[in-house]
Amino acid sequence: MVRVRFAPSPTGYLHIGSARTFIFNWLFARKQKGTMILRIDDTDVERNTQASLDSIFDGLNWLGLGWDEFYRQSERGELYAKAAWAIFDKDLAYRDFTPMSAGGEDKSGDAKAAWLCNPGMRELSRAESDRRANAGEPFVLRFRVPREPERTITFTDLVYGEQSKSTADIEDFALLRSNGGVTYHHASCVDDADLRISHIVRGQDHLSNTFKHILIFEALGVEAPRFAHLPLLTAPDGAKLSKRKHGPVVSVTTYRDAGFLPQSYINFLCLLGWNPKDNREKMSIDELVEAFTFDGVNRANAVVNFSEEDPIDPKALWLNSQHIYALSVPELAAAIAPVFTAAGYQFDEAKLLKITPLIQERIKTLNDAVGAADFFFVDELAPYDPAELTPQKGDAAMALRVLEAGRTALETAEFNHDGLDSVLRAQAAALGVKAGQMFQPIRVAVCGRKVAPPLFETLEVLGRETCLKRIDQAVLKLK
RNA sequence: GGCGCUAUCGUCUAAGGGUUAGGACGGAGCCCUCUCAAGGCUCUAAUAGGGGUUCGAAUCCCCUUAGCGCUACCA
Repeated sequence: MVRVRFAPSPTGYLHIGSARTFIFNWLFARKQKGTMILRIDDTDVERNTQASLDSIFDGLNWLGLGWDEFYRQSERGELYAKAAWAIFDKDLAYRDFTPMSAGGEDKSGDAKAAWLCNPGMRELSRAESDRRANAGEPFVLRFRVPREPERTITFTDLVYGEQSKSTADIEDFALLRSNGGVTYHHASCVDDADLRISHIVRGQDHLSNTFKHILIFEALGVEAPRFAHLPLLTAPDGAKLSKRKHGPVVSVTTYRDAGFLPQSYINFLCLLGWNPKDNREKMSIDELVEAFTFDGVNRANAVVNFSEEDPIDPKALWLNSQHIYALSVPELAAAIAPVFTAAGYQFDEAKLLKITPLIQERIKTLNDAVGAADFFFVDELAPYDPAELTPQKGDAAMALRVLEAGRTALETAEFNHDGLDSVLRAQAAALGVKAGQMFQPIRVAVCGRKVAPPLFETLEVLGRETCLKRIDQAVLKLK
């Protein structure tokens, strides 16, 4: 039975790299008909914030994938302490009474022995250790990494393949802190064991930590889960993404607020470091579940291609437009309705359903809908330059003739595609102008700009009355 | 510094001994066309460097370089 977990620590907003880790876990769980667990790793009481927890749920809820089980480490404290002392009782851990300030600084570098463990502490007799602890001396509980003889720890990562590291290169890491708190490594492993996690799918930043984790699982007397590490997401300069340095691009909610469809953002994140091997790009959630394997995961870090001018990766934008195009009209209408409402426009569903297909292939984000369709909603068009009314290779006089003839024609025309098409083309012929020269002044008159959806459908949705009124206003502008 | 991981177009990636090194985004151009899109076609651009192994390396091995990660009583 496959059981995977996503274990964020609430010390910041939901990072897009974390979101991707969640997604890969979820995809694997669904593909394997397994269980997806959300576990909040909040063992660092100093750095946890409620705002951060809220932001994680915010982001996860927007993605909309969900999870099957939920846990919080802060509620499972006894478990970790119990497990830690069990390890101590097996003599696989020892008390380190070194004061917190000492040792830490120049451990890096020269003296390797000093880096592996604090002098004297590893060898402390049990009796001496107990005596000092009973005397109230603070200590951290350290794992006794087996070193005489040294051992090579190995495992097969589902993404990175065979991995090995000598215990001579693993320092005696902490399990319990001097304040009684538990460390990440320990809590994480105890929980993974307790929750019977079958596969740990996480960022590659934990690849080297895995050797420590395997040691802990061993000490716990359980079989270690399988591991799959994911390449990291970086900024264009190769640096890891950070809010302070790169701003809102690192937060999932930024994409939600920019008008992304969650399924397209999920699709985009999946393509960063994974691919289905068959050149598919735009994929639905179901297709992703069906296609997902760890074999398709790449090993090199992936760059999120944003810049200061454009905080959105162009490929994400393109994918979003593809997903928007894949939506049915009612689906898209439902998605853009809140955008229009937020812009302060009044409308009914019937009207929205008529407008939606006109802008569907013209918007890359949901937010683009306002700019693409605003003229359908306003009573009065925003002021525009009358020069815009002048058609290609024509002049203001031609614009005037076209508008007046067009107005007359529209008074009696049938307001549907075919009716408008034939009537306006006939007018163009009668005036001796090209169809485009006929359409453009009318388009500008009714839309207030040159770039707009196809003319006949636009006129139809606007209705005869509005069209005639706006043409009259355009004629006035020209005179 | 030590240990580990990685290295194909600007970006995301395919090709896991034999290909004109493929696709996508972006950019450029053409077609289509009532504008804008969408769509179609074409072009642009890559195997970090050096050694091996082999009849033959993007692919396997070694070295160099570069980047990233870990090296906390953070996660």
